[in-house]
Amino acid sequence: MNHAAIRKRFAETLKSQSLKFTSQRERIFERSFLTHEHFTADELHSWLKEEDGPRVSRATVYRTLRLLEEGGFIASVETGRGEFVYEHILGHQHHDHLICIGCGKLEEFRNDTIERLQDEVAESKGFTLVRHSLRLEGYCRSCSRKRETASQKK
Amino acid sequence: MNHAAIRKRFAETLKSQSLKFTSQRERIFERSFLTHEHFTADELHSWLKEEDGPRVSRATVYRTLRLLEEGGFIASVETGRGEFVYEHILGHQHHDHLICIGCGKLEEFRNDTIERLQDEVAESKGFTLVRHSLRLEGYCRSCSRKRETASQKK
DNA sequence: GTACCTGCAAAAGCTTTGCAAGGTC
DNA sequence: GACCTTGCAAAGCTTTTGCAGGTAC
Repeated sequence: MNHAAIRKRFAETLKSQSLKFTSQRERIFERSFLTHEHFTADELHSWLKEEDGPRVSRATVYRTLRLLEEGGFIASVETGRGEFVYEHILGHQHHDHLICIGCGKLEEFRNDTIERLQDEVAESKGFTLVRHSLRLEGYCRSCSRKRETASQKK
Repeated sequence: MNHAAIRKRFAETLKSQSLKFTSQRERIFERSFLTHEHFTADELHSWLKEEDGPRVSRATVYRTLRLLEEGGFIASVETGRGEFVYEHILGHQHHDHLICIGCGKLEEFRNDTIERLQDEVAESKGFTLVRHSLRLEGYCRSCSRKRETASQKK
């Protein structure tokens, strides 16, 4: 799905719920799909603040991100530090995450065998799967190295 | 590993870091291993408050849970609402969860192939894996049935 | 004109921290 | 007795909410 189609779908989603297509919602929507990185609500808010356009409050950012998430346009992932990062998903293939406990870095991966096995597990338990989240947490290469150095110093 | 062995390991872990085996730490440790459910820091604090024993403040609960987590005695998982739940892990086999969105039912499962593939993925990305969490969310058999019935009524 | 929206600031909810008093080894 | 711990209360953070004025349709 290309951007125009996604945007159209966003407009339709709003309409179908009698919600309005405001300039704030437009800016938040566009900015979410502009970045290919994961971002926090606060980061998105800062970006909008720096860039030109109608003012958007932090509250509206939170409200709109929730809207976008409910509509299946973006997904949220917990970082493990009590905050959420978002990523747009519409028009993108599903993937899972590797999260670095040291620096918070997030890496994506996809493994079709794991995906298939998840479906099998769900089916064997009688579950109709709606979504899943697989988070692998550990230390990335550079944080692993730092930790080794640190423990040697002791 | 039985409880006595785990407890001994806790005492040793403290000693090795020049930390003290206080009655508060003992209560928090014991209570964590007494329950077989997931619990939040605040829940644990309430339990200790109701039960007999030396007073334990909320701050100490948080501080000790962190200690236990760092020592690999318990694990934390984010609930998805900005709070953490804990579970003891030492002496227990790792498992993953199927969660029913309809009724909240939680089922455990274990799939060795998925486990192995996760290790391979982490290694290929240079990550040193510490833990992982795989949550499969959907509708359990009886909730699936209810939903079908409901949609037919429309 | 009527809902729906927004910004603001305050509130909420969970977790952390500074500090003085108290306990452990 | 030295140093680690604790409880308390306050602070920190991210996210949510009440409200009065503003805006899309």
